[in-house]
Parts: sequence; structure tokens; C-alpha cells
Amino acid sequence: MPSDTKRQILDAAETLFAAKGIDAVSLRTVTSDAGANLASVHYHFGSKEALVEAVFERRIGPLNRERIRLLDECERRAGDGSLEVEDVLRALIDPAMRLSQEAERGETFMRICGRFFTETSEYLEPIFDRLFREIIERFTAAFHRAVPELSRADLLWRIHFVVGAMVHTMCDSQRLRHISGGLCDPGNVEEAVDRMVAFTAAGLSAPAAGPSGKSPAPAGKTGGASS
Amino acid sequence: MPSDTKRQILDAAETLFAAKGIDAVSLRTVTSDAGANLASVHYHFGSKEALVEAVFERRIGPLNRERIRLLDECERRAGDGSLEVEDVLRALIDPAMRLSQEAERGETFMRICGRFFTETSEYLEPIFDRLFREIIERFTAAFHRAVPELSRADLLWRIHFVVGAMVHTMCDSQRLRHISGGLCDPGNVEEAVDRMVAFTAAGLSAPAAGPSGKSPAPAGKTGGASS
DNA sequence: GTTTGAATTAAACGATCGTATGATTGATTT
DNA sequence: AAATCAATCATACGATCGTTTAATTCAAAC
Repeated sequence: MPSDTKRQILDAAETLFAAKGIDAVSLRTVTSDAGANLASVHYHFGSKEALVEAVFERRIGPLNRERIRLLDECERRAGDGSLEVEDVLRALIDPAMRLSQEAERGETFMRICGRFFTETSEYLEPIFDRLFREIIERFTAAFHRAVPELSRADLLWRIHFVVGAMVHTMCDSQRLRHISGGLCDPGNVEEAVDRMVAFTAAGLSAPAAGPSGKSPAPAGKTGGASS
Repeated sequence: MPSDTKRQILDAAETLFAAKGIDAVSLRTVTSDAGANLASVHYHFGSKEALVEAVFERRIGPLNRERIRLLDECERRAGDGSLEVEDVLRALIDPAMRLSQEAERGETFMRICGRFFTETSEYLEPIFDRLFREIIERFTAAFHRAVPELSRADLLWRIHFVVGAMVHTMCDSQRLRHISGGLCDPGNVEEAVDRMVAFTAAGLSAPAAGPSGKSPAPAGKTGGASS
């Protein structure tokens, strides 16, 4: 049980990082929003980098544990039979999107997790490896079992696309709301997850492109004579 | 024709922004890498924000014009007949991925364009609107024509997922290379585009989820009793 | 009641940021 | 040859950054 101050710093930092990015947020803003003294960040965490790490770990740890739990359940239910790709996708996507329902700061949780993928500071790399290695291995294996006809290269490429669709929605869902004029509501988690699972399941299950190009050249590729 | 100094500042800024993020790069680093004086940034651009805007505009302007050109060609070729979703996707994706082949700084171009979607500074918002309004409208209409059975909400959601897969690949392709142990090579543009088009075309063409859930509950959704 | 030690505070440090200024260069024009 | 003007230069300004220090608070332990 972290002290009140420690938790309030984490809360404020999370909200601010999600809203403005890590570099753009100063520790003075964080502590001011948290109602704490500037020096308390270094007392409780040691440095700004350590605070950033703590912010990510607090959310992504439980998130990935829940993903593993759902995947375990999927595999147990499947037994020796086939593993449904929709179920694996749901185990990956649902816990992440459901973050937006937690507590009051809803979508903030989601954005900060998504940002973890887009901010590419060097010091975040080892943290990423530690937090996601198991997830990557487990889900890669599960997807391989669910869509065994794909080559390994095909499979990894498509998982990459799945993650892209998910992360982009986590980070940028409000742009969709804006562009659609409110027609699309990322706040409706059930609906968003259903749509994302339907889209990515179809993408994962598409016939492999194969070595021979299947569609004729798109005609426009005249050798890069662009403007 | 911008002066030599102006172009060298743009080049250096582009490379640095792509590698480390906008906030993390100082004008002193930019001008140092460009072999120019610190004050020349304000002389040629006026401010750092204006430099950022110029960096984005230089690449995204031609990129989106090429997209429009390819889409025009698609629609002309289709005439009154049907518009193939793969062709529309290729008009959207190919010019972006092909950026990585240009000049010598290859993937840097791609990353900086992708970053435009993930960096969410307030001052970038109007720039985004101006640079992408036409693209959004034209491609939304084209996708609607290519996949007319989708409701507008379905369509916009799925386009959002397409953009997510694309942007994530543009920003983060080297992570895929790393995770796959070199098996997946984002530097092979033709292959990457083919795979992305195959994946997203299948996603766009998937049967609409419809108001009635098509797949039974994945059992794990026991009411949010998470850890 | 005194001591202890974790927690908080105010204040300052050096570094670096974006920006502004005024002098200087050097080719072009009159 | 003198004047003009865009371009570059060295230098400095004020602000803000992450970090550090030393003093202070205050409840628990003895």
C-alpha cells in the first residue's frame, strides 16, 4: 500500500502523461496537480525516469496478467480441440479496451498504455521487454495454434497489424469520435471490442498472399515518377 | 527552391524528430547537425513550431497528393463498375510505405509521418486537419463505394483500424524486425504492402457484426471481476 | 519526555531550453 | 565606389527543466 502522496503523484503523472506526452510534462506540474511538494518525486521514486516506469508498471502489469488469465482459460476450454482465433483476440484486446471503464479517469488509462508503444525513449526499451516478453511469446504461440496455416513470417506480420489497430484505438480513439461526428463511440467498450475482434479475426484468417503476387499491379507504379 | 541552409535544417530536424521525438530534440542539436547557426532557425522559419510544421508539410503534402493521384486512377479505371477494396487500400498504403525507399534516410521519412498521428500537441491539430481533410473525405467515400454493405459506423471503425495497422508499421517497423529475429523485413516494401493490403482488405470485407452478437460470449466476461 | 526516523517542505543549484538582438558578411544593385 | 539587403554569426536573455540539499514536521518507540 503506497502512501497517499505516492499514489497521488502516480495518478497525476498518469493523467498528464496521457494527455500531453511524457517529455512535455514537468515534475512541477505533476506535483502541483498531486498537491505534493516537488522534492517528493525524488523521495518516493528517485528520478523522473523511475516515475515514468512506475506509472507504466502499475497499469500494464495487471493488464497483462489479466490477458494471460483469459488466454489460459481459452486454452483450457479448447483442450485438444481447435483454438478459436476470435477468443485469442478477445483475450488480447478486451482487457486493454476495458481499462477505459475503470475508475473515473477512464480513457486516460488506455491512452497511457498505448503511448508505451509509440514513445520510443531508450530507457523504456528494457521496461518494454520485461513487461511484454511473456505476452508476446504466449500470444504468438496461441495465434499460431489458432491459424496454423500461416507461415511464421505471415503470422508475425499480421500480429503486428493487430497490435497496430489496437494501439491506435487506445491512443487515438477520440479522433475517431471527432471524425465520425459522434457516430462512432469508443466509450462503448463492448461494441468497440466486438468490432475490433471482427476486423482483426478476418485479417488474421485471410488466405496467405503466397509467393506469387495474387493481385495484378495497381497500374500506378510507374517507377516513382512522383511530383 | 529553399536555400541550402533551410533545406539542411529541414533534413536534420526530420531525422532527429523521427529518431527521438519532437520535444526531445533541441534547436541547438538541429542546427548543429545541419551545420548552421542556432539563430538561422528563427530567421528561416520563425519558431520551433513553425519548423515542425514545415518538416511535416514537406513530406506529407507530396505523399497525400500521390495518394489522391492513385485514387483518381483507381476510380477512372473502375468507371461505373465496382471499386476494388484492394486497389483503394493500395492507393492509401503504398505511397506511405514507399517513403522508406526514398533517398538515403529511408525509414526516417516513414517514421516522421507516422509520428504525426501519435504526437498530439495542440498546435499540430489544425495542421493535421488541413493536411488530411481531403484525404479523409476522398478515401472514406471510396471505401464506402468499395464495401457498400457496411453501415457508416462500421465503415469508419474499420478505416480507423486500417490506419492503425499502417501507422503502427510506419512508426514501429523496427520492433517487428527485432521481435521476429529478422524473419520479417519491413525494408522489403513490396512485400510489406502486399501483406498489409491482404490483412486490411480481409478486415474491411468481413461480414458486419450486426446488432445481434454473432459469436457466443467468450466465457471470460464474468462481470469485470478482474485482479 | 525524549529520541527516532520516515515524510514533507522551502530554497537553491547548474544545465538547457526557445527566443531575441545587434554586428558582420558578401554578393548584387545603383 | 557606395549603397542595399538577405543571410549568417556570436552572444546573451529570461524561463523552465531535473535534481539536490538542509531544515522542519510529526507520529511512533522507548
